[in-house]
Amino acid sequence: MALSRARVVAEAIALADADGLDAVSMRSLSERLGVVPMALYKHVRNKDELVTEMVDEVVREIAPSRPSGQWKADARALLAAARAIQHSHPWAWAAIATRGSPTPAALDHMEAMIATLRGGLSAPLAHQVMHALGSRLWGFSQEVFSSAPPSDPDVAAAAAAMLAQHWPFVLESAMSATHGPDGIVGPGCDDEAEFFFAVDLILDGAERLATIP
Amino acid sequence: MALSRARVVAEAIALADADGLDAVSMRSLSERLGVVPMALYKHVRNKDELVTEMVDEVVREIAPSRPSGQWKADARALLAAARAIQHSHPWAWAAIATRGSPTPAALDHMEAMIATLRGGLSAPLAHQVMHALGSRLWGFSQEVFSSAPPSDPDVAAAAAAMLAQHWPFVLESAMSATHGPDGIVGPGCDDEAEFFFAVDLILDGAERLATIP
DNA sequence: ACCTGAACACCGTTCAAGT
DNA sequence: ACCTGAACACCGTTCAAGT
Repeated sequence: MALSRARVVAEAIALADADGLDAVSMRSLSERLGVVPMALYKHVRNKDELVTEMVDEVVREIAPSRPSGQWKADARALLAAARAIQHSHPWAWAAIATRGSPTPAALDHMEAMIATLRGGLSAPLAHQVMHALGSRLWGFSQEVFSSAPPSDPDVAAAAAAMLAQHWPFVLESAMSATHGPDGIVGPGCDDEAEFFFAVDLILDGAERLATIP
Repeated sequence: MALSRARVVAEAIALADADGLDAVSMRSLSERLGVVPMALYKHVRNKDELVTEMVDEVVREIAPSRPSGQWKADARALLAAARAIQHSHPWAWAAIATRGSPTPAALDHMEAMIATLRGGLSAPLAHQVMHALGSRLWGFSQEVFSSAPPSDPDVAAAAAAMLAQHWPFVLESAMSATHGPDGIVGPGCDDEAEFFFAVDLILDGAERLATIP
């Protein structure tokens, strides 16, 4: 099969899905395609453009569900759809975060979200909500320090002891249960609950501001 | 002056401040220090550890102001202090975002924030708020696609025409004024207003949840 | 103990050449 | 028009050697 821009980008996404974004080099990608590195440059200007194409392709996968007419429910559904791509392409957030300006597919997604918000909010308020959503618009919440607990129980115990001595509130917080709308969900971190907890704070807050006379 | 871990890290921060994080390579840094690249490895295990040390040093600069006893005001002040480091070290957010687990200074900052939130919130609610703040805890709001308007007026006009045709809501939103608590702040994006708009949405929302019986 | 020099296994990208 | 080969200017990091 002849090389094409689409095939280069698709293979790059497959490689990133399998081995991470760092594994995508012009050299490793060309090898996967059975071609010499320089052959890629006929279909892509440089590596930066390749990553931008990868992002565009992945963002295009965000599938908006049929609007219900309820702006808050529709906004929530759109964010849930964005969240799905982060599960199938865990490298995507890092690639998105390093893009300068939005790709066409990204503009489509932004357009869909703003249009939805405008169902209940003024233009300036919708603008603010877009900023407040931040990375959550793309389905990830930028956890910064992941704080995934160590899998080794001995290491975890040592870490807990360290926290207890110097950072008691951090320890308490790490141990504290996750609160969902239906009550206590469980101990530790529930990504899904935390994502929508923040989303609801923002959307509910915006709704309240919108209805203030 | 003899090389030391502190001097290596300080010089790396100075280099990143001047030329960006990408300009910090073991080779360029060693050249600035008038030493051969391998000399750095006596003071730092590898580049990853160097960047972690840079982050720790910068996060340590976050200066908490004297607590007022009002948890919301104190939380806001702590976030404002975190925001200041992003202005003096614009590369910091990218370095922070790629660290796996929190550095000691990061734990100190988290401890201070959780302690402040616990002045008015339950442990599980404080936990959720910490997640909801996300990158804002470190003073940046992860704007993802920066959408800084092109400085060239011709390019800006062409971009606006493009938006008008395919993404009218995005255009409207880009043009819409920023809403502060005191009314319209001005057209375009006001980073400061947007940062605290989101923060207030989160803190006010949490306060409301805390006082529900 | 601390710094050096040469080398290794990688990068992205250029240029001139092949077919 | 599309792919190749060799080269350039970079990386982070190892190893053995110097002082």
